[in-house]
Amino acid sequence: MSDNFPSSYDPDTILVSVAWPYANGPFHAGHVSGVYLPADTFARFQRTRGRKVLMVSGSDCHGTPITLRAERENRTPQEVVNEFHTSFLKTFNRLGIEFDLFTKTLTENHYAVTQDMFLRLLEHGYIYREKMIGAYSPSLSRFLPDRYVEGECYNCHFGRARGDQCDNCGILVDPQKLINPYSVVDRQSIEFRETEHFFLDLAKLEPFLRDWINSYNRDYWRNNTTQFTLNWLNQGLRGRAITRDLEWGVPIPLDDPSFKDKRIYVWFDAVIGYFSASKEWAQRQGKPELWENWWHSGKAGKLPARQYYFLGKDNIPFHTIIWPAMLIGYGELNLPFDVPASEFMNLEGDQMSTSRNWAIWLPDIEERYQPDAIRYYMTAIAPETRDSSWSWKDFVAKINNELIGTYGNFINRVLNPLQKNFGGLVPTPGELDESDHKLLAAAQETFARVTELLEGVHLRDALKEVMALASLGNGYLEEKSPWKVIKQDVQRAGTTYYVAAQIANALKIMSYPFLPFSAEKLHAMLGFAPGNPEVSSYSGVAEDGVIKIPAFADWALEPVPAGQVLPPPTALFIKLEPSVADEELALLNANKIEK
RNA sequence: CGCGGGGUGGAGCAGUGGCAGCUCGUUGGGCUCAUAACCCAAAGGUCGUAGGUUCGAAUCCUGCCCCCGCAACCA
Repeated sequence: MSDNFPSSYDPDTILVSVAWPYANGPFHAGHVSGVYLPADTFARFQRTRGRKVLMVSGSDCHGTPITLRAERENRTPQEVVNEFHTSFLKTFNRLGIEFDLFTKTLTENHYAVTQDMFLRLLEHGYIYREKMIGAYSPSLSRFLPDRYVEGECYNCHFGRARGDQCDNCGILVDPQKLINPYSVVDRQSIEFRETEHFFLDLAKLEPFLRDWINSYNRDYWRNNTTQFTLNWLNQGLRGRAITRDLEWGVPIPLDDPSFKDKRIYVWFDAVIGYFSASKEWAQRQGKPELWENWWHSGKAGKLPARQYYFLGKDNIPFHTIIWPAMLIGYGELNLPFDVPASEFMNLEGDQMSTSRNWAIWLPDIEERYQPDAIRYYMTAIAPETRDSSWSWKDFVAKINNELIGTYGNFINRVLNPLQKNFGGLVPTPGELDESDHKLLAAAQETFARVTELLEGVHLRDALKEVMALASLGNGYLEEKSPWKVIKQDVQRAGTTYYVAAQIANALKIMSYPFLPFSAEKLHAMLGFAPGNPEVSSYSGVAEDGVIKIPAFADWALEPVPAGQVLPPPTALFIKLEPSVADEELALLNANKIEK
């Protein structure tokens, strides 16, 4: 089987970059299902394959929403950031989402790397200065983003038109034309003042971007990612402001008094996070130059690493246009290999909404349900190619019918009889018949397909394949009926269970990226030793920074040998009461805020 | 006429020119090793809508309607 990627990339070195969550609220199901979980699943698969994987992300700590929330709650921005950073780590820890480093944009290292990027782009002529008009609040003594400005619409005279769009007549608002504009923060009037900013010269970088995009076939990109990117390019690129009038953010590294009260704009420093986090990870490893393995563009005869960026669809242009442009402008850096962007997840058919409190919040569910149950459902309905919808009824059905009924049940149907009737030993098989061979061949074929699907980041489809094999296993047991056969022919029944045990082991290996907790448990129940934990990875999850990734198996269908001693099995998953769906739905509706 | 994605049985989805498929749910039957799980079978869709191209359209073309995202200070 061939791996599906251009041969100009190093197949063994992989950077898993995960979009930086804005630290102004906890995760909801859409964040995890669309971004963090797929990244972890993909990284686990690649690590098990023996690839050199570096998976990094961190809390995005800057931006106006954070400062405003802090002011509203009479706290410092750092306190707000710390609260949600801790919340993120807890969710990752609970769901088994394992980064090599999950840091913050508030580190000294990140500031230094961001400023270096700024200076280098300036030096290379890709950053320019320009004057613009901004909304200024005299009462707050600061400039405000358009979304914090409201006023009377000059088109329909609706009283509360927002600074970007009028909700009444729908026109795109020019905030300067609003009648009696005021700040939504304190309802005081605002005025418009001139201010000077730095801009990233995307127009100048556009030809290089085009060369990069056209340099090889991108059929393996998701359709939406490609469409977005080409569309942006075809419309032509314009400069984009990378500084703003704020005190909360990375300072501008210039000795210029007029930029003393300005900071790097949040989007610019956020995308740099992938780069700065890689450097921080390397420093923590005690090998500060190690980041180059994932970021060099192919110097010294080495191929560049494959860089994957996991994010939501709203974020695509930042990662296929702006970030590559910055990397090109900086020079000698590796560019994204793939940008598997997810669509959005709805809830019970309606769009999730923070302001209406219509969302599945991870802190609410991560303790109530098994992590693998949450992981299973989130992958099964992952918004990979289109928007999807979380439904509690569907959640209960998928856990009970698919995860338990099909997968967990197959494992029990194999391990319980082995314990009861074969003394807890894997039986020595007799001669295999046609259906035995057929099932073993099916496992091989499934393994090949799952490998290819995972390599292409088609996680939902890969999981489906795994479940289909469990279903085949159930059909096989039905056909063989070893519980009947054993009364006449113990050897023949033993052969059936031997074959079924091989399937159970195949399911264990293939389910590991998706269901790491139960895979690890199944590994032990099939009589294997735990294996050496991998301790080379760093994560902010534990205080000392070290996380242990179970390295129980290679990505290969290894046999369960005859005679292997099996410990008494226990259930992998907890079945859910059907009433759970109604209770959760009632809870959601009770906490919903009507607008 | 700003740009892009989507509209397929009750639910979630696959299917880009050749008898409309999958998973779940529903109904009937079977099995009883297994967390009342599992196996087999059936019912259920005029593929958003109106028109066009074609021997043949879910698939290609045109118009319209609806949902979602983006629209360069809102990731």
